[in-house]
Amino acid sequence: MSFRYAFARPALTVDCVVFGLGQDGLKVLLIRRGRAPFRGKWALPGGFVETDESLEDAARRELREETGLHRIFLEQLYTFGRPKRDPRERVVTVAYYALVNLGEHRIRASTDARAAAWFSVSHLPGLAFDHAEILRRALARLTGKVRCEPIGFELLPRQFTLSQLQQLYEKILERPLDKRNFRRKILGMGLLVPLDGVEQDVAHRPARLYRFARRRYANLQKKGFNFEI
Amino acid sequence: MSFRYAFARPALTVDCVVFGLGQDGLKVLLIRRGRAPFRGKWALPGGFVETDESLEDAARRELREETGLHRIFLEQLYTFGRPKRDPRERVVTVAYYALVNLGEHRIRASTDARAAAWFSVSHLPGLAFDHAEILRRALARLTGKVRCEPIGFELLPRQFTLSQLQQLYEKILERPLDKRNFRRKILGMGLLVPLDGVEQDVAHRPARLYRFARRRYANLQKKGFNFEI
DNA sequence: TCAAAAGTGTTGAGCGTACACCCATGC
DNA sequence: GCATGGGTGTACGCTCAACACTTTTGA
Repeated sequence: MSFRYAFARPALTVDCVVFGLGQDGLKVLLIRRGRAPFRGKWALPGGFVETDESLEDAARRELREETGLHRIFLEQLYTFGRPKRDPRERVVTVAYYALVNLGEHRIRASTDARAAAWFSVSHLPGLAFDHAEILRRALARLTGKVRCEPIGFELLPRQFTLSQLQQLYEKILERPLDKRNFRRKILGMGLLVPLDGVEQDVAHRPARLYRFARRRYANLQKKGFNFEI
Repeated sequence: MSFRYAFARPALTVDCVVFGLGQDGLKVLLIRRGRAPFRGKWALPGGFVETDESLEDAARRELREETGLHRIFLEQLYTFGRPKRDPRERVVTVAYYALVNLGEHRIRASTDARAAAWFSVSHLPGLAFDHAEILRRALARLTGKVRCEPIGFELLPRQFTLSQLQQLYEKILERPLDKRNFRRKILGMGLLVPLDGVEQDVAHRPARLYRFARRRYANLQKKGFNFEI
């Protein structure tokens, strides 16, 4: 290696695909751009990587600055570097995806008055840059990953009912699941801890609340256990 | 977004983890560094991304320049950007992994006389930079991916016997497989085409040759088929 | 008492796994 | 004829999928 390319470096950004789960299915958090190019268009939250921060730190910082979100599940997705993906000049972006629980995390529009809003993944507006492609890949990763890793819990409140969990999987996998089989399977893994409380303020029999046994999963995982829906 | 960071851009490189399958298990292609830092240490083949090439093009170009390999399976792995991963200055690297068939691809040492050599993944020398970490992640991806996608075929010659295929899986998964069950399962998928030829020059009954039905797999995949060993 | 969702078992089919012997070939 | 790997079938257990009714609560 040499540093002969020191003066032709691509710019480096991070972008985040933030998923949340609403009543009517999976949602994505977008930001309306305040400047050219693509001024007024919706885009993924993101921005430039600073010199002394890791890529993940950059993603978390941008998320916090632009949406107020912090302390959430975040994982690297893919790096996009097609030469003309930014019309101005060469920009390579490291994309991350994040999962949040809509109830427990409030979105705060960023300081410079750009709007932030949730969109159903099935009714998306036109997006800036190649963000539609990034989003497609994030969605594919999410639907692939929920089948074999218990990341779906990140989209639910800390305490949840089995029906909520089942609906989550039904929305992400886009197919109905059998209630009895689902409960048997998920409880059989021994990764849900039943709590004392039950649902409140519902006009029917209230359901038992559970939480995900995060640490127990970490231990099982080391021993080669694998989660499968 | 703004371009206020235009003068503090990290350098951007690509690195490739090239896997091959030898008699004694899985191997990785390494290059001995000719310059500081880490001069004389073994490292992954790679180098700087040029202004007008995509990331994958950069990876393929570097592989060709440094090892002579071309037209091989290559897929993006992960992007590594810890601030101090290069002792000189900030360098972010987009890692790729590649699969080659040792018999059909000869390695050619690069023009500037750096050595290139295959190492068993179980007996690796100390590596430059964070390349050991990159390699660990590539190995994890490979072992995870062969279970559910037919990428193992990339490590075999175009024509192969069922025993070769079974041995491949046994080496990658590091566990023995039952011959009859393996054959039943793999043939049952209908993705192997039996050829007319048989093995040559063996001191026992020669085995039938097969090839992987790449296009048939692509079609099945669209319909939601999934490959599982 | 009605509506609405919670909670609960059984059965059959298909799949994965375990297991042992004869076959074709080169030397 | 012997050594070497190639090639083949069956039986059992387990997991998955299909399926309907009773219970609890609030209104």
